[in-house]
Amino acid sequence: MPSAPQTARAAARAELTRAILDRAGEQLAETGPAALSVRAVARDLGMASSAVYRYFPSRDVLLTALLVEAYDDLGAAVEAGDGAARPRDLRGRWRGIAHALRTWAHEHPHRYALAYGSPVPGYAAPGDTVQPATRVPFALLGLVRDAQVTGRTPVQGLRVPAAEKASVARVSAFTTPALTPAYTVRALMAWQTLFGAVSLELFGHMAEAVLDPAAHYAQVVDQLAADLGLS
Amino acid sequence: MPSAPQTARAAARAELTRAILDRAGEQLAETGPAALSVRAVARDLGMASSAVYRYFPSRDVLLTALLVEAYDDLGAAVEAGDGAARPRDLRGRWRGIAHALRTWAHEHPHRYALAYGSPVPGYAAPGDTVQPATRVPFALLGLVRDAQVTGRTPVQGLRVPAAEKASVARVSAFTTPALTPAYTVRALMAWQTLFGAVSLELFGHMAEAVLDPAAHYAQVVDQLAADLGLS
DNA sequence: CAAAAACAAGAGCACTGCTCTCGACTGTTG
DNA sequence: CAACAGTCGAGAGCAGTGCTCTTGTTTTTG
Repeated sequence: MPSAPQTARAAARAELTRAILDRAGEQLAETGPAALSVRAVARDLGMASSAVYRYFPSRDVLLTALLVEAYDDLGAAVEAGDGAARPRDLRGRWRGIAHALRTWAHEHPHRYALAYGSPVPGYAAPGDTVQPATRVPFALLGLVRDAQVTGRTPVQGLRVPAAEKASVARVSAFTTPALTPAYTVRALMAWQTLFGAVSLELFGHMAEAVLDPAAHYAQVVDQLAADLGLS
Repeated sequence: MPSAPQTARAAARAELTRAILDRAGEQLAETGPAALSVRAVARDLGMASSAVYRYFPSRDVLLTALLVEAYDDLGAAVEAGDGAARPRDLRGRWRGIAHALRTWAHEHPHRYALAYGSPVPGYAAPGDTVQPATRVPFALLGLVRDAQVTGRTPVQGLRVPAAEKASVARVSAFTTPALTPAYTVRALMAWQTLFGAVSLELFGHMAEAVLDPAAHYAQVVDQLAADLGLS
């Protein structure tokens, strides 16, 4: 167990680490990932830029820390959306998940872009980002699993060839009991559609097409619920 | 009509403009949009960086030119994929469109990211990018229109409320004859799913989940064809 | 042929990520 | 208690960026 002075020192370090993260997060929210500047963060905190490098060895590491926080924050929001409906109300839970995703994306567009937009050049997401990134898909898969165990089936399931079954086997095995191939494919498609709808809208590709994005998203969400057999 | 010297001068200018675009395109393919450097392009072309600014007034304008080229190139690829199948073979055309999209994205990941990834910080796509960006959705809508005129219907069409009909009316009216609300929503969903599937895979969000991305994409494409009533 | 416009080059400004060195301070240990 | 090792903050500095301004040259135009 560390002695008291050491703890005080560690606490001060944690405090400053937190302050750097907070200020970097604000800057991220204001101007986006690529414009995040270590020097600007240092300026705002009244310290030399070189001092920041004692806490984050590079800009990419700082960005990664923000990325992990974003994944966790979004994951928590989606899980809350899932939990807002009664467990048996599958469509309600689905709507909760889907609309939590879109709402969070609109509230934190730059963090969403950081997490799901094009990867920053030359930046490869390190391993510690994988786990927090799985929270959203996990919530979705848990819901589909519940639909499956209550005996529902997705509409017009296409025959899933053996090769594809094997390809998505890891996803199927994420839940207990495992998902059927048909449900696994439908769940992946639903996730792709949600992500596509949110991203296209957020990145401005739907502005010319859809007048009321929220209403359209609701329609898509409900149609996906029907396709998943949740209604 | 311009005189001969003027034409020669204009031709030289067009040539150099083209050379800058080509070199910038290579750099884009190598290191991605955010790493594109006007100075590096100038170096490679053996000219001063300030000279490049006579041809492109800012880095963003240069990036926009590359963006327009990317949209056009992808649009042409998708239209070729559409035209590869017999006009009456709706599912073949659908597969051609969908796989042309994914193939192009994998051949030009950075250009795809430039077009459909998170917008570069502080960069708003100007109006001249809108028209070329519409080629892909147009190809898709044309196909759905053909499906509609041959009397097919999407599976399990959800009731489309009047508000949503109005919201997507602009999309419906893109084709002649106009799309029904049910088909319009299904077409938008198909586009969102395709885009989501390609982006998630390309940006590395599926690596942990799907072993054979090409096979999975093919499965998704065929399921979407079924949902659209193309089979 | 002279005026005007277009052009390429260079210097320079303000900014970035990052490294290195320096002195000051803290906590541990002999 | 004193010496030592480790941490910390600050500053200078390097190499790079987008972009502007000036200077001199070339080309086109009236």
